[in-house]
Amino acid sequence: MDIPKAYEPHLVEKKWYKYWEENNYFRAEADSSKPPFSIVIPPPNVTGSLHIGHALNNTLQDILTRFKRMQGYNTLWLPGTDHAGIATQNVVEKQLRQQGLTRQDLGREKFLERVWEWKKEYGGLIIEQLKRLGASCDWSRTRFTMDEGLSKAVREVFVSLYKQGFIYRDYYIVNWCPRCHTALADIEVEYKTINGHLDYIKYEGVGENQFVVVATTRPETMLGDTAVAVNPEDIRYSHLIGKEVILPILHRKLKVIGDNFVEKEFGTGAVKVTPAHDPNDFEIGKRHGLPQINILNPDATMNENAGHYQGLDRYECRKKLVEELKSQGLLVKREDYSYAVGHCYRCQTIIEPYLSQQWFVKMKELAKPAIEVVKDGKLEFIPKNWEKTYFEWMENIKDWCISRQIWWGHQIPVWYCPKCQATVVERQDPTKCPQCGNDELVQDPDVLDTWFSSALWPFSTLGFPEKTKDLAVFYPTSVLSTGFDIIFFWVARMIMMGLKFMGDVPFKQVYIHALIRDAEGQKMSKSHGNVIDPLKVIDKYGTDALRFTLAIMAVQGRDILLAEERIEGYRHFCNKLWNASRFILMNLEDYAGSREQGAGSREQGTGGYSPLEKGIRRLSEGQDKGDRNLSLADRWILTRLNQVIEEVTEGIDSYRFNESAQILYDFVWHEYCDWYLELAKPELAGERRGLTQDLLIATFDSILRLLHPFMPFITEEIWQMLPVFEPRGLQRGTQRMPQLVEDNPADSKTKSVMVTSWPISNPQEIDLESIKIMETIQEVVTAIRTIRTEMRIPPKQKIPALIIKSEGMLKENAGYLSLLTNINEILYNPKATKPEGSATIVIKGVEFYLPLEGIVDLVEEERRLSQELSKVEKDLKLIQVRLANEEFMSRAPEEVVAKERMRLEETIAKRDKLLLNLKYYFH
RNA sequence: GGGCGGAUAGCUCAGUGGAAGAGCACUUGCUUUACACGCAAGGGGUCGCAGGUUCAAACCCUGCUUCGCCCA
Repeated sequence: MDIPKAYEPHLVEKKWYKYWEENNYFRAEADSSKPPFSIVIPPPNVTGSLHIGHALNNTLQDILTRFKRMQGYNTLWLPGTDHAGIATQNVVEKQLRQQGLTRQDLGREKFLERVWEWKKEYGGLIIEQLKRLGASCDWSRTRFTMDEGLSKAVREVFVSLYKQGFIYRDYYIVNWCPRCHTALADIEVEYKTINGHLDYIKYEGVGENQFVVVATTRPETMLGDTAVAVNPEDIRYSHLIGKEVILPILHRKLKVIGDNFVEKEFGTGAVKVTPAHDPNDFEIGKRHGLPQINILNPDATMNENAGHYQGLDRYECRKKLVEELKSQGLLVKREDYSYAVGHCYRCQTIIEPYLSQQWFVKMKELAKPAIEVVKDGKLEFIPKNWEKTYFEWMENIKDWCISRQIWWGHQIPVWYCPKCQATVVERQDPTKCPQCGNDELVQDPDVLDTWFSSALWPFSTLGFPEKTKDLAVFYPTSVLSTGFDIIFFWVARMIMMGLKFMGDVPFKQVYIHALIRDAEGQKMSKSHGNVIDPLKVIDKYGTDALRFTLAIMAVQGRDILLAEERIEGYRHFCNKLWNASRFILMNLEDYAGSREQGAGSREQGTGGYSPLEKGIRRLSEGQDKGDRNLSLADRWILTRLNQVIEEVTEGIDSYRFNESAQILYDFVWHEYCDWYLELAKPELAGERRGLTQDLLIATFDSILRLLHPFMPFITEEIWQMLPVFEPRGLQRGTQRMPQLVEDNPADSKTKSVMVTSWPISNPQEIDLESIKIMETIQEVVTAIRTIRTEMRIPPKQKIPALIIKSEGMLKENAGYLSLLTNINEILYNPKATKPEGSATIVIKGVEFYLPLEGIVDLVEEERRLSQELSKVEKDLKLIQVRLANEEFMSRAPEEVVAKERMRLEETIAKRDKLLLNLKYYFH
């Protein structure tokens, strides 16, 4: 048989992905008797390319999806992309700029055509990248937030919210990005501390020399000042309230007002009030009826209200203005000062608080039921501690600014009548004014925040506002998997919208996964140059190695610090698995149940099967358990496999992906390969060859199924090479979850591991005794190997004999000992005396002698035994102290006490035997 | 200022009250016909510090130190 010695992912990944797609294995059917399991993908930006965070989140979703699919659910993983208003517009504008054009040159309509062209050409990139990751999405249901259907959902929701009074338009201080030329929602602003200055500026008094000094970090905004405020309880200033001061440079008269908002401790205790350029001042201005003077253009240059500073950039103006103040002696002092400044989350430009007219959604009332469903447990966050963060935000929720002054997005469905000033909001585009009949209505030029359409994603993608079958079957979805950074942006809003428009939660569980950082704990970013590009990693190590790494590191409630070496480590695991299969396949050349003969028997969607049920011919032909002629190793590996099935299933069910992956890693490598395959070697050379082949296939088949959700490609590649069985006389899929079984005989010809059944544990195959015996064997073998190493006995050199001072310990399995330690003969003699020049092992109260006269170094042997003795004596002391403690004896649970007693006995026996051996030799 | 999380082997991390674990790195042997992306054997830890609860604490409680993140 010609199988390469190392697993080569690039040879297999594309092949199998194509195969799965062609066979429609990803597709979910709306009419199915199977219970549904559905996930909607967090839609990546259409401009995006796969980063490591996507890789993590989508790996986890795919694990869940493949797992549930194998368990027999009608599984839908719905994919799609987000139109990402600002980001996409930026990309296309950049493209235009290279041609020396601006979007204004093209005009709105032509520009939007360009964006659609761009989307057509490049928008599918991230979808293709998800395919390389192995994502088993139902691509036939791919959605885009600007699709006709989804746009209809947006329209329906907007109009409906408007008519119910949840949407209003108002002048408000918004976060303005002077580079993107648009308003941003509060949470779209990132605050960063910068080192700047605090300037103290003197405002001369009108008339009687009563000046005030105010402190500010943004001196240029003084050009828009319309008052000076002090705290009315501040005795330093209270007498000035109602008096007037003179604004420097512009020489405007400003009233001094009293307002509790002013902090006495900040600066001088007197503050300038700029209602058009600061949210707090805006509130103060409203309370006192102050005028609002806008001093900025949308690009953050100074406008005509800025006097002779008109036309300057905001920071240029700041510089010049400070100089002017200084020269006039009005700059009292300038302090270094660090403070938090908002930046645009899209382009990192410093945002400017800016007074403008915007659309808002009233949130308080929408938030209430969304808080309730989490409190009632109808919707669950995993891990649970995120619920606290969620409540914190939801209980202090502010109205949501949903209008954006860009072109790419859902244009706000509001029309104005220029004649009678009427506002028209309807589900259908209006043709004339319902009030005055004017047929030249103007649509609001703004578009909606991208998150507005994302908020509808779980139901808009399934057909809302139509009442589709998909919606009936797959809503609410089962789980949403996402990062904590978008709980507010997205998760909370989906919950509110889902409850409002579907009357039900959008998902029953929210799994919040970790954030990936680099090995030093730094956030990965292009500017730091510390990003791990998942596609490069896939090229280098294979998709499965990446997926397994991400899964095994996906611990709940902790960031992932990822170093490339980890991925390399798990590539080794892929290779280990590959070589295990290579070994098995190389030993199956004479195997009767070849793939061709057996291919018709693979079961599908039967809702679980257990390894032995998977027709092991010689085991299932009417023989009962006792007659099967299973070896200890066979019984042991079946026991362990059944335990592993249980644990892995439980792990995925509770989103402890790391545990499931770790259990599989340890089992496959350190039990299956290290011990079971080694023990199978002699069996394959002997009479039990056929039976052993059966067991190897049955157990390995289960291992492949268990690993499939984590490592879909390699498991498929190997599974396709593995022969299959005819399960005779067994009823399939009847033990567990019968409601999950869709027994369609026509479907029973399974051609891929991804549509086989998920293994179920069979308690009858669990034989704890076999584990105990195996453990003893492992202990003895390790001890003998240790002596070999310490005595420098070459591995090839046979040790003549092992004398066991016992009647029957491990007697039936003595063959294992000689095989694994290269010993000629195993002798049992309960009355044996220690032969001259031998090494001693004491395990479970039994002495083992290795006669090594002439080989064993007596000095070394004494050192070894003494060392072990001191360790045992130390242990013994601890146990004795514990057992002598009356409180321990009376208060500790019985099992614990019994366990200690057993340990005591064992330890004493061991100590005595070690002592005897030392005395015998070295007194 | 408020909230949350981390501190366990050289590194990256598991470990929810009863004898300190894994991977990588390190040391020493091995061309053992599945695998050197391997096999075998080893060395290495006052579980951040100080108290407390408990028969028993890496784990629960309090305070501190320190590093992150989020919000204002």
